[in-house]
Amino acid sequence: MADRWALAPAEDGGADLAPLGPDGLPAGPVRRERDLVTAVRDRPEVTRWVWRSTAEVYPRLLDAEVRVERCYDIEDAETLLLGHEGRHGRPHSAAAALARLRGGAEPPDPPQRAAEPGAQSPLFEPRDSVRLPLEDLLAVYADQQRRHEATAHPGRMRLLTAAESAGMLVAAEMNRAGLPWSAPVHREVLRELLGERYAGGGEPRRLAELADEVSAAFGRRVRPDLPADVIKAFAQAGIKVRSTRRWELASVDHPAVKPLIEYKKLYRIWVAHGWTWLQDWVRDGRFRPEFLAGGTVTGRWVTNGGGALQIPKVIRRAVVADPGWRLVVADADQMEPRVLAAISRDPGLMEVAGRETDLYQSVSDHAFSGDRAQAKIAVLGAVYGQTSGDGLKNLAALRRRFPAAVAYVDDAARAGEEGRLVRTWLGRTCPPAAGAGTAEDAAEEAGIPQAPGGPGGDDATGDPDGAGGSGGPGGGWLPGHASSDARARGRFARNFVVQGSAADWALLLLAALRRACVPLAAELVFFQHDEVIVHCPEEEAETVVAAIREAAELAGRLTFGATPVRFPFTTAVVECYADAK
DNA sequence: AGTCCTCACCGG
DNA sequence: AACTCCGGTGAGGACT
Repeated sequence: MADRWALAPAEDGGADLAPLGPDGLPAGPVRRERDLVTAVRDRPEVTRWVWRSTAEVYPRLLDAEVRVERCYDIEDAETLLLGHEGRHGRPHSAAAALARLRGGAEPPDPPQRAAEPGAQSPLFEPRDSVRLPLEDLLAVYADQQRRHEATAHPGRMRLLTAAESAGMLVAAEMNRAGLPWSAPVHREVLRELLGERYAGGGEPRRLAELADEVSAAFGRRVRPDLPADVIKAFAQAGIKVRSTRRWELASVDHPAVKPLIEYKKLYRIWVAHGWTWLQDWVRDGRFRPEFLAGGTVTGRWVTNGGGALQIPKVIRRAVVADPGWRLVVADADQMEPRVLAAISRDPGLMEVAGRETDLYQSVSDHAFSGDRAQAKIAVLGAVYGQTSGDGLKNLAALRRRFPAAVAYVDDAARAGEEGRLVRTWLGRTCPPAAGAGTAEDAAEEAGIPQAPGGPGGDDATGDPDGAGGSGGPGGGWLPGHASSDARARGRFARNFVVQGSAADWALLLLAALRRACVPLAAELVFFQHDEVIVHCPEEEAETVVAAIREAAELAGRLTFGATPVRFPFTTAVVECYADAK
């Protein structure tokens, strides 16, 4: 029996609770319990907990090693529902939702605090300002159930809010687990790459040497970490460079280029993943970043602190399983074109995405006479909105062979340019102003009135008729053409439908994999867009590999319904992350 | 002293 | 082959 309860923490560590009926309405009186953790632990039959904020409740439960099967995060659902309704900018707190429901003044959302190294339970809001009595939460929840029904695809929207709530449970559990990290191996890697450190926190030996080589090549002292200095030095040598980006420097013929590029690569590792990082972010053999489910408008996760989604390849040697344990590293194969096949229902693309073999190779066999690299560039160019180069040239071939797929992203781009709402497969909605400049700039350009910061105005629906306010300094607006901002929004929207729908699917994958791990000692420790790492005892590794494959197929069916598209993974069972692929 | 911006890199 | 989509990070520097 599906058993749903609502829960609201009280100030004294207790909680108010109420059972919910199948309709989501209270099926019994509200009861007060003295201890929140005990109240949850003593109700293992509850399959879904409805609460205001996972970040508020779940860390306390995890502290006591109490896990829950599912939850429904009211404030997260509010964000998704507001977006679907075209009201992105409105405050998403339960208190604000209640105010909209009852006609009061909407309190603005509290600012989010940045993560700090070593913080065990980050992202706490000032509680007294955001908490609501359980009765009020139940009113908001009931209203949200009605609003799900009013969406374009209620079943998908219910799936989306459920999946995103599941993602928040996964994120909280991953934050608790941490990524196994060997500080000695990390130090060894740094020593190999950078040489020894000098006292006082200055550049390590290797960087100092490279900086000297750069200066010697220019015949004067040059600071390689200052782009302006480098550009000036090249100018004095008679070479004009517009920037000091690596790809631009790579084509310059000058003896300073080689040490400069090497310097930039190592400098990056030093400042972003060097000794300071190690000291700040690794404790007791674990790197503990803070994963935030749904941190971007596309639904991709972000991490707060430690740059967990940008771990350089060379540093992955420091990710080492515990003794007797393994890392199962799983990477979705060609996720974006497979998702495009599923959402566009292009017959040709579905056919090639219905095989588990290399999709880019299949596409090239169909449309590019066997040149896989060309096929990949063309597909990614179509998804990213490439405006020049080979991708554009090959787009024509792609369009001939997969017309519905290309039309799908073209339609999204047009909608984005025109300021219309664009949605992922499950209903996550792209803000009409996303993709260029600030939200205010873009909304102003599109003639969309901004929701006031405080209480008041009730009408923030898009009304993109006039081009009011285009005289701003942002510029680029040309009569009769889409402005460069509008084109940027078009590219954003084009990418959004694919990347966002992929994020929809990935959430359901995580939820399914999490459930599969419940009877195991295995724990999810890392997730990055299309890649997941499970840390498990060696003897569980093959079970986990199979669970990932099953979860991927289940997620495909749940997200996209009946579809021939397959979602294969490349998996590796390793002791060290760097040994995967 | 604190805030905001740019640059350039990392990952997908 | 070219630099198109996303976001996080830190340093430097301009500004209040």
